[in-house]
Amino acid sequence: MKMILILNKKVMSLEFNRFRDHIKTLGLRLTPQRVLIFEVFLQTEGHFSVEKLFQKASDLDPQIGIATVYRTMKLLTACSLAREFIMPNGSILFEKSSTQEQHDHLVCEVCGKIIEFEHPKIRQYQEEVAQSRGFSIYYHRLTLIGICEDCKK
Amino acid sequence: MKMILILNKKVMSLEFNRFRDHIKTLGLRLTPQRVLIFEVFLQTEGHFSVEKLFQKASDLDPQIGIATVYRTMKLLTACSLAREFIMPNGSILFEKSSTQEQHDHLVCEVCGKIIEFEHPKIRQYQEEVAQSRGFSIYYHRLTLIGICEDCKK
DNA sequence: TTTAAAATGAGAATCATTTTCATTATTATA
DNA sequence: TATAATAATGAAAATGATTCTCATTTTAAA
Repeated sequence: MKMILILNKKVMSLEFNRFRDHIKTLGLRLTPQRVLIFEVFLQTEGHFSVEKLFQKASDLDPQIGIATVYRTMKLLTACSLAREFIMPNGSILFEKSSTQEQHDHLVCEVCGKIIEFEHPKIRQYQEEVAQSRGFSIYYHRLTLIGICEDCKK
Repeated sequence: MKMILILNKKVMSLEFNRFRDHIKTLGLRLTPQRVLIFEVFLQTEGHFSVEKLFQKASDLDPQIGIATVYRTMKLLTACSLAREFIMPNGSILFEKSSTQEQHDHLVCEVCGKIIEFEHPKIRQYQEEVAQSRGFSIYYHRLTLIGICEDCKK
């Protein structure tokens, strides 16, 4: 692993700063493996499994271990760069958590398509419900499972 | 297992009819084990694991196998008598799905308390979102994860 | 440098769930 | 009823995703 990678402009991003800061704050180390996995993560669109990231990372560094991918995804999740998404069948995917923008998911049970949506009113009512029960919400999970337009045909 | 049990008034319920009809519709058989697990399920309140049901069923029939509990919970879920609930940590609990009444959950991350709620407006907006994307919703999952009143103190 | 701490990869362990399979029970049929 | 066909069972093995262990290597600090 060449450390030159982390000097790459694309990588010296807000995301990278957040990742590095998180690691440093915990007194941990920014290793070539972590940087590699971070890059692969950042270059992956949509919703993806640890296995998928592991495959992509393996292409760049065949030495990498899947345990390190799991460990790094924990770090990325902890600093809110990644979000976990639980599929209806229970399998876990990750997605990039673009800074502030929160969103929920529509999942097609037939083709597996995942559509993101955002609805301020739903968010607002969730807060109301929580408050009325004395709860403070840390986060929420909302997934609508059904069938998409294409699969209806 | 005495078959007399299924003649018990408490058991000859709407729920039991639904369970039996579902099994018959699939061309399957109503066995003493299935009836026992059904009864244990019906007598269990709140949110519970397969392991918990297995323990209770084992008290009544030490011969029962946990695989049969899993298989029966699949049947109960398929005919909508049971609902799966995924805890924030990923573990799966079941709850009785009281006929029509749908609800969502507030989960306290500190003490594990689970509070059910229902909000028609949220339901309505979910439908709107789905329709606007051409989706038809089969079901949804909404969980608000946070901290409850007691644990805040 | 030398030392201490952290990270790694490989593989073992875990753990809930599913599958397999030989046996038993149930239902349908003659 | 007897018989055949089918389904269900329990035990144990298999599975598969994730976590843990640990010997070794890497990194940072003194």
